[in-house]
Amino acid sequence: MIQPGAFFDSLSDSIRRRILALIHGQDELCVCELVAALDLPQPKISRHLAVLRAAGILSIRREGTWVYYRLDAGLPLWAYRILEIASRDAAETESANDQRRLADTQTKQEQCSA
Amino acid sequence: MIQPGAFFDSLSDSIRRRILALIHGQDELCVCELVAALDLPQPKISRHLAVLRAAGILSIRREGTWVYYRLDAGLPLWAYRILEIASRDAAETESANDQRRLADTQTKQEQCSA
DNA sequence: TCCATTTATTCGACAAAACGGATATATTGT
DNA sequence: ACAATATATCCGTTTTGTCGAATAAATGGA
Repeated sequence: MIQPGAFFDSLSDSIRRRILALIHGQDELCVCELVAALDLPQPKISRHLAVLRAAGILSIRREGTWVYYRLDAGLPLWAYRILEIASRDAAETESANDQRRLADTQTKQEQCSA
Repeated sequence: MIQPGAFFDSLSDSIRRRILALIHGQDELCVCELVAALDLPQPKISRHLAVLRAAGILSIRREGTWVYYRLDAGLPLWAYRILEIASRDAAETESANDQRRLADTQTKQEQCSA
């Protein structure tokens, strides 16, 4: 299924690590929530999501106009463990702000009302 | 000490993952043993070792002409765990051959007699 | 059908990384 | 001092990756 090479390549980008940390803590998130949380251009986010999906780390669920991303159900345990560790570490650094912005977006229901 | 960015960047290269898998299973290895095990040009190996050292993952011990590389003693637990998982996975794929060539080198004492 | 919203993809420019090959450094022994 | 071995670094090239900006595609509602 998932190749170690593609997996670690995916983790080499900080934006992708921030995305994974958010999704790991939230089960599933749509693109617009990620855009709001990371405060980055939407095409940029979509491109990184495509990388993560091609690597077999994320899978999608469509619901109308929205696309929800979650960790792929077939993710092997070793990969899941690494994501867990990486996310825990990330929580103490850059992506703490992401978490806060995500919470703001989800309560205030600005932008996309997912 | 070690930055998550530099850590994951290091893991994005397959040669570096092969190096780390070997060192993880052997405590310490000199450059010539790695060259024999991976069957790659020595400058190439040295360059990748320099990357891993700059990232704070590996440290060295000099003994005469030889330079022995090992996991840095100050490696945080989360990083060590990831290396452990990555090495275990690697053992089932490409680097199984590396392990075999390393064993050959160490018994037959060809090339460098480390 | 037309429009608004959400998401995905394409394009060319630019930067970072890896490469082969040659060479430099360092240490040891003669 | 010289030679031999082990390791590191430099140089120019090529590949790979990321980017902004524009645009395409898909969906739902008026």
